[in-house]
Amino acid sequence: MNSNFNVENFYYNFSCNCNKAQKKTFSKGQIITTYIQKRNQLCILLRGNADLVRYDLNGNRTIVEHFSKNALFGEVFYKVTTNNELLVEAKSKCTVLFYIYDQLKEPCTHGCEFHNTLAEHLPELILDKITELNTRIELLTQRTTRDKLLMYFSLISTRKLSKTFELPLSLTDLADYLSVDRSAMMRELKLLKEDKMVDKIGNRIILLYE
Amino acid sequence: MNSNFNVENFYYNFSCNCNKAQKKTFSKGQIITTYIQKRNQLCILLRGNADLVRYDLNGNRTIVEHFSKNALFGEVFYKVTTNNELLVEAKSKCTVLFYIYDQLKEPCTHGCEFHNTLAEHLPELILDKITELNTRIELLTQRTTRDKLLMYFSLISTRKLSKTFELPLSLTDLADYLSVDRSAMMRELKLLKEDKMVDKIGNRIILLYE
DNA sequence: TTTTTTCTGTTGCATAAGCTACATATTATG
DNA sequence: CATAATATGTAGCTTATGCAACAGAAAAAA
Repeated sequence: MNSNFNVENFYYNFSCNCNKAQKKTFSKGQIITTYIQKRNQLCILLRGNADLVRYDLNGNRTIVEHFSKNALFGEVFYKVTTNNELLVEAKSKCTVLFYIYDQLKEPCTHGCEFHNTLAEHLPELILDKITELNTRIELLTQRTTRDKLLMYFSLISTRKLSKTFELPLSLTDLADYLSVDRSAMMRELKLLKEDKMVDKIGNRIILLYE
Repeated sequence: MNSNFNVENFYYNFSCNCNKAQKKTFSKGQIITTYIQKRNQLCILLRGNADLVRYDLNGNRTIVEHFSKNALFGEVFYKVTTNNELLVEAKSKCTVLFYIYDQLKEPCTHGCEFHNTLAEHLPELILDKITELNTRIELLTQRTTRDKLLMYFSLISTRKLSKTFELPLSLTDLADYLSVDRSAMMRELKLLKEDKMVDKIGNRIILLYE
């Protein structure tokens, strides 16, 4: 996170008297929201993991983004310009806070701290989002599956400050996230092991280079 | 553009008394800025065309973004997380306005209209940027060169409200933008012509389907 | 203008990556 | 617990795409 403000610190203090926020819980597999209607929805993932998934006309599934605790998402961040179906799917039990952007960005007339703090720090949070998107673009412009894997591992490694880490996604989902065929990705993963670039024990990745 | 506010309307009225903005002119081929230093630079392209280009360690060139008149760019939108070199190159004669984000976001104490209007509409403009980035991600997650080309054409067509349009990029640059090999893209373009999906006369594209 | 540089268009070849299929392991669920 | 469902791991075959090389067209520079 680049922003000074961290949503996490406010989660436990959450109190909103203004009825402009809605809190809901979802169980695994449920659809949290769709990016079809034009309602400028802004959501905060208070608990759990979720994916923004796109299904295109050929039946391909792409994980556009992967959200974990405190992630911001919603259709306000993604004015849809194509015909594809965009869904946010709960990967585990999720608690989600829903706002309407236009209501959120104005200071709260009921003076709820959470709402006001969020409104104040919105530009920073949105800039953080941009950084994530740019990183994702950098990942997707890698030309080979090998380069995509190595860059993805490198990003997670940097974030976790360790050359050893658990994958936050299943391998099936990782393939959809990197936009490559799963079996081809598995093959490349095996080659990376043979070349002593990475090791892999179950869902645990160990970077061996440098 | 999704935002109500349009930078263009303010270009001709531009007056900034506060010395917080700097206006510079660049000739074709010059480097407008680099995304290395951490200075939260925000730039507005008042005139001309420019590309945000990345050179990776294998020598591959990627056009990360293509900017035309009124585009917003700068390192504030792209906190660099990798080691790659990022440059903004002028593709034609360019006039650029430079701000420092932290100075821009505060209302101007000298009361210059341009600055204040920009500060006020910054969140919208940043959200527009996010939409662009998401569209780019959608483009890059297309699995085949053919699908990338068709989606790119479809986007330009929608923007221009016409099935016939000039490519805003050279074919060489388009390949770098779609992150594919140029000759492979040319081959696919020929196949699209043979399949009567698109026609192409010089730099002019004509969509034939639907 | 002429000369140089860059862009376009095309081909043959090599290989990375997609697709299908299946067996085993792991994880949900009644 | 048993059974179903999903995820992992692997292989063979096919195809799309990358790479190298070159010729002609177009654009830029001298």
